[in-house]
Amino acid sequence: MNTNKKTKSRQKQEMKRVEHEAKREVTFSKRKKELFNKAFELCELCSAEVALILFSPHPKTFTFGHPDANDASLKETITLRHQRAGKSSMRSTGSENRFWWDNQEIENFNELDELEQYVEYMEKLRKIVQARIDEIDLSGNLANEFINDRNLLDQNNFSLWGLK
Amino acid sequence: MNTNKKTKSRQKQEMKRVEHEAKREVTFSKRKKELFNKAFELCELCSAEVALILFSPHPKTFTFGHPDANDASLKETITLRHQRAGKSSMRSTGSENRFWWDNQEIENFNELDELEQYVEYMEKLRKIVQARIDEIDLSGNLANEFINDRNLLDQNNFSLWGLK
DNA sequence: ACCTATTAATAAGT
DNA sequence: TACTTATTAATAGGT
Repeated sequence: MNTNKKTKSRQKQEMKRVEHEAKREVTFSKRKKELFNKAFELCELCSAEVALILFSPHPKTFTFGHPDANDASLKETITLRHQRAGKSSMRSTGSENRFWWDNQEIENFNELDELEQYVEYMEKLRKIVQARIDEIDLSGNLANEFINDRNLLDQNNFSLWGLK
Repeated sequence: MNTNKKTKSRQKQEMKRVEHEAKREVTFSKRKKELFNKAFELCELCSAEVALILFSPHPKTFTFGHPDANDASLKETITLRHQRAGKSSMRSTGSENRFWWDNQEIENFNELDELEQYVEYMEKLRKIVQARIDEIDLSGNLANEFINDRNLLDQNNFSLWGLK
């Protein structure tokens, strides 16, 4: 008897590790794409900023995304990587290059450029947050918080706190 | 004429900033929840690891999530925060506390504990990646990569590269 | 916080 | 890897 159904279609899935390797990799690929897409949409709809760092054990992958916003120095680094490696991707949202998502996969972790880029970026983030902590510790009050935040942003040329 | 419809239901939405403030905050809240949920599912289904750092400018929020996995020191820190602040959330996946997601919102960025936790975590990540770069630089080859990775993991007591 | 009509995501098949 | 589709999942707007 022919059921007229072309595919078995989506099945409800138990929330546990997909043991079949090929299946798991397809799931990873599809869901990774949608996760980045969701993050992108959240940023666009709500003016939020998301940093998304993703590690997949098998096959080894390393992916990283962050809205570029108005950080000139970061933009420069990305452009450099783009020209050099020819693998990065720019994602434009209309007329501006406001967002950048890197979905590149690194085989065997010997893409030093990628790892160095990551280290550089994380160190940058860390310093900004640490500077913020020091500000609060030193001042002991939050009266001038907005002004301090603006100075911090100007110093770092980095819009992270949504105060730009 | 009565259409019998109880709600107007979901509308197709243009992918741009939601200007109405209350609406935008509802959207942010709903989508943030689902974004973390998607990240969680990706980790569960594919044994991946995701670090998700989210900044929302208005109202100012800072959220951060990472699968806890087997990192004892991180687990300890989280537990400490949990007891001290009484605001953090543990998310259990069945019988184990394998995952931790923090959806806490920080008003005015004066929650030093949170920021310090974040700095500490980022520094840890950064060091691991830097160590990996040094390994590759020094050895100049990848023949012993797996062994090197294992040593690196043991040294850092941290499962990031999915080799545990 | 809940409801539900509708859109969006996706597992399986090709 | 990319396309298709039946089905499940997410969600915008309302209550």
